[in-house]
Amino acid sequence: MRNRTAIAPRRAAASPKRRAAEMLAAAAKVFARRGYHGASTQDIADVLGIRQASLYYYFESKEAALEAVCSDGVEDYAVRALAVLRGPGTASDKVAKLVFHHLSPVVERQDYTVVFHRERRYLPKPARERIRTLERRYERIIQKVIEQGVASGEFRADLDPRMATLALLGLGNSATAWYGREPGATFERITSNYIDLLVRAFRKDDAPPLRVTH
Amino acid sequence: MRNRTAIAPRRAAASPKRRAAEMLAAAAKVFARRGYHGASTQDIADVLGIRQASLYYYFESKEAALEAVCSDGVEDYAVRALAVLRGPGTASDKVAKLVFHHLSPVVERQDYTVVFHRERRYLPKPARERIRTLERRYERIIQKVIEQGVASGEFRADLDPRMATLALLGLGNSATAWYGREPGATFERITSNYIDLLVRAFRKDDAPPLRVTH
DNA sequence: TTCCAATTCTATTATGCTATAGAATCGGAT
DNA sequence: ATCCGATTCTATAGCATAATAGAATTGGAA
Repeated sequence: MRNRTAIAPRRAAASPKRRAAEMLAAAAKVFARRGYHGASTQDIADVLGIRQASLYYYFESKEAALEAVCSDGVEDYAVRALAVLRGPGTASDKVAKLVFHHLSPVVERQDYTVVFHRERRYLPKPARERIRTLERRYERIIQKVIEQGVASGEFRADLDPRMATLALLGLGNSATAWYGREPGATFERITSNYIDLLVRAFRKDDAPPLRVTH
Repeated sequence: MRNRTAIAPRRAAASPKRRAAEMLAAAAKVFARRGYHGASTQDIADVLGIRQASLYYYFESKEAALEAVCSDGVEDYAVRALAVLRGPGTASDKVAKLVFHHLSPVVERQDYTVVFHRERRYLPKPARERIRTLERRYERIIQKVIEQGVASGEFRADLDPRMATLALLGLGNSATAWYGREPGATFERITSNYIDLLVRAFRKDDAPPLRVTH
């Protein structure tokens, strides 16, 4: 087909993707700071140093940009959680890993995760449901880890797996909210404390002393 | 002062306050559903069945309405927490009471608490700081309960009081977010599970079995 | 150089929103 | 019956915003 002129004569073939990612990062940043409705497309353009209308070359609409940011904010979670579920280790180890992987993105990808948490609800139904599907998958994997811990006798028999899942997520998400604002709250301190807290709460009363690797 | 004509010749002297409360409730409802920036004053007026401009008889601005809702959303927390701190009971009992009182408002006053949590950050600095003061007071009381538990030997000596406080708040706030959306999550189930979880995580390893009154 | 597609720009439309000004209404007290 | 203050209304100013149309520009390939 005559060279590849019709296929990809674009820029350096890497630039376009990087540029699109910059757009997304700018949108994430602005949405995180001002909220979806409080953010104007002008604000996003300002971050990039381009004109407001130029954004529409990359996004069909402001709403589409929000969905893109939110998708980026969740998509990797389920993948990594699944690796933990299927990987080696005790249930406590797995909980530790889950917490670690839940909090990790907060450091470099705070904008995306914050936007996902706070703003996804403003998406129109179809988009919201697409996001919700990814979310549910993630939750189910976490719950399975906990259920396995209960089944194996490592966790208390009376532990409510659904509540435990929500607790794990809730703790993680609250950390997302104040990470960077709470002085002295380093990633390590938060992570180790939350792991410790959850594992203590989940394990049997007569379990041997804690020794969780992470 | 001639009777009290100049002081309060208003309606039935109870109606005006009730009406103002209705305004606030309407604002809270709309802000909770659509977010501060996503909500229009028209939306609020629609809930009340009045004209958009009529709202300005009660609020100086949309922003003032937000501050009023947020204040209403926090103000009682510190008061009740202080009563718990000063009241009787073990540290575990007090944690249980704190969780209970933190979650209680979610049932009837969900709109206010949700708005407080999600939208307070859009307040202008002075107002945000007014709210933040109430908030800090509340946090400090909780932390004090935990510190007393550690000091008395009831809680682990290596429990990080600040992290424990944030965990308690984080758990509570996450419940706020999904209460009403998570099927089967009744107030009782959430409360008892969270209390159980936190107390297990806080207590000494060799402590006697749980028996928390609430 | 010339061309072409990718990218950004200018200009504009149409809409929605907060807030103000001042008129109308309502019900209780005189 | 009249008055008065509290409440709600009509009308509108003034601004910000999302999105579209089409022109200009850019840099690499032919």
